[in-house]
Amino acid sequence: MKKFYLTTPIYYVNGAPHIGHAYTSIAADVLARWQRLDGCEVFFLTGTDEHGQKVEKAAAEAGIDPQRFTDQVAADFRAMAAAMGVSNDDFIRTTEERHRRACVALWERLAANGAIYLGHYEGWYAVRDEAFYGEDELVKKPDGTRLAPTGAPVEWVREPSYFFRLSAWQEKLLAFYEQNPDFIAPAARRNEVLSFVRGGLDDLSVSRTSFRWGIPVPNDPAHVMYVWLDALTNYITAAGFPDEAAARWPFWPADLHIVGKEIVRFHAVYWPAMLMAAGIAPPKRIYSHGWWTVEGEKMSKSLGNVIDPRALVAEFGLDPLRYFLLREVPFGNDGDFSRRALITRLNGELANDLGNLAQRTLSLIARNCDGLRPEIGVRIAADQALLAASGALADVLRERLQRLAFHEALEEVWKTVRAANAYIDHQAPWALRKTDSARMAVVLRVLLDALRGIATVLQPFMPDSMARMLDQLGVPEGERNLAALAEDLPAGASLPVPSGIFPRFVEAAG
RNA sequence: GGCGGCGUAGCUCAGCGGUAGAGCAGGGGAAUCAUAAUCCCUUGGUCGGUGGUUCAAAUCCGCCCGCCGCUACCA
Repeated sequence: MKKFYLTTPIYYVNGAPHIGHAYTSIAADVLARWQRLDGCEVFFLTGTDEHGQKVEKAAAEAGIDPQRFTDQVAADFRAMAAAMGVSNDDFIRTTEERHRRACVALWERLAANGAIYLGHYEGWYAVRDEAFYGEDELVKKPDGTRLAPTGAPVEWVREPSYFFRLSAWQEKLLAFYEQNPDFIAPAARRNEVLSFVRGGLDDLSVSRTSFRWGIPVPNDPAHVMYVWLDALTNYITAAGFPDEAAARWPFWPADLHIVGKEIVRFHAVYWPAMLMAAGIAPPKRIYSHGWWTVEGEKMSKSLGNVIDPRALVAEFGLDPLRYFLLREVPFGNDGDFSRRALITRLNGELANDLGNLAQRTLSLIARNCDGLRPEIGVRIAADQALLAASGALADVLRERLQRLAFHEALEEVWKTVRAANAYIDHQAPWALRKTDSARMAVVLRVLLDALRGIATVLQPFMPDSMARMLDQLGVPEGERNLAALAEDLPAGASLPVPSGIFPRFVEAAG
C-alpha cells in the first residue's frame, strides 16, 4: 500500500491555540483523510514544540516549573486538535524521551560528519524573538536602551556556541531546489527561498548556554540545543529515528510538511541542509500557507481579537468552520475571517445549495418511493450528464488536492451541486409523480447517485456531516471510499427518514 | 537598494495573445418537491496609468502610480 507521511508544524507552547493553529491542522487533516479515502497508508503527525527560553520564562512567570507548564499547554493543544476533528496518528512533544534520543543521535551524526564545530557568538539578542540582531538593525530609544526591529527588547550576549556549517550547503541546496522544483510551494515562497540562499549562507548557531530549558548537547551539557534544531527533528523522531528498523521509519522522507509562511526558511533551508549533512533524505515537499486577519484587522493579543476556534465551533458547528476556512481563501494566500463571510458560506452553500438539495431529494423518495432506493432504470442524456459530473469528482479533487488547492476542489464540487439543483428543477420529479412515476423514480435515483458521489468526496472536509448524509443515502460504512464509487448500490434498500444536515444560521435578534 | 508578487464588475477572485468570466450582492420572471430553499433571464467593467511590440494585448515589453512579501545596506 502506498505510504503518505504529512505533518503540521509543532506548535510553540508559549500561548493558547488560536484560529491560525486550527487552520493549519484542519488543512493537513483534510489531506490525511483524503489520502486514506484514496487507499493510502497515512501517517499524520502533529504536536508541540516545548523548549526554549521563552517557554522557560513563561513558566517562571506562571510560577511553575517548565515541565508542568508545558504539560498544561500541550494538553490544551491536544484538546484543540480533537475539537477540530483532527485525525492525527501521533502527537509528538519535544519534551518526550524519544525526542531527546533522536536529537542526540542527529547531533552526533552531524558532529561525526564534521558539520558542527564549537565557536562563540556575541551580539544583541532578543529573547522574545529567539534571535540575534545586528547593531544597525536596532532602534535606539531616548533612554539609551535598544529595541529589535520587531520591538522586542535586546541584550548584549556573548556566549560559546556550537555552529552548523550551513555555509557549506549553499550550492548543494540550490542544486537540490533545481532538481526538485516542487519542493517549496507556492511559487512566491519558493522565489524568496531561492533568493535568500543565493544571497549566501552564514553558519548557524545551534546551541545556547544562556538558559537550561532544552536538550543538552552530547558531551557538553553546558549547552542546550538551539530550539529550531530541536523542533525540526520532531519529524524524524516520530518516524522512529534513529531506529531505522522502527515500524514507521519507512514513512520517511515525509511527503509533505505544511507550514506557516513565517517558518518557511527553517523548513526549506536549514532542515534539508541538516538532514543531508547527517546523511538522511530530506522531505519531499514543503507547502506554506497564509495568515488570517479578523474582520479586516491583524490578529493580536493587544487588539483582543484573537479567535478561539472552539468558540466558533460552539456557535456554528465544526464542519461549517472547516468548510469556510478551506473554501474562503486559496491555500497559500492570506485571508480575512469575518462572521458575515462565514454565515454567507454556511447559509448559501451548505444549507441552501447542498443541504436543501439532499433534503428535497430524500423527502421525495421517502414520500413517493416508500423510502426505498429506486432502480437505475433507463437514463436519458440529462441524467448521464449529471452523473458524469459527479463521477468525475474523485479524479478532479485528487488533482486539486495534490496542489493543495482546497478552494478549487470545493468549487469543483459546488459546480456539481449547482448542476444537481438545476437538474432537479428541470426534471421536476414532483410533477412527474402525477404523469410518469417510473421516470420520477429514475430521476430520484440519479440524484441519489450524484449526492453519493458528492458526499463521498466531501468526507475529508466535513467528516461528521458527510457521514450523516451517507447514512441517509443508505451507503454502507465499508463503501464510502473512492474506490467504492465504481460500484452501483443495489436498488430496493430501505433508506432512513431524512433530516436536515446543515441548518440555516439565523443571527440572534437584538 | 536588490529580488518577487499584486492592482479585472459594488465585494471576493478566475482568465494571462484571438470579439471581457464565475460566485456573492442588485433587478425581473418561473416553480412550489425542499431548510422562505431552488431554477431561468438580467443590470454592471475605458481589465491601475502611460508608451511600445503584434493583423490582434487584462494577456508580451518599457516607464509611472498604489499596495504587499522576502532580503540587503547606509546613517
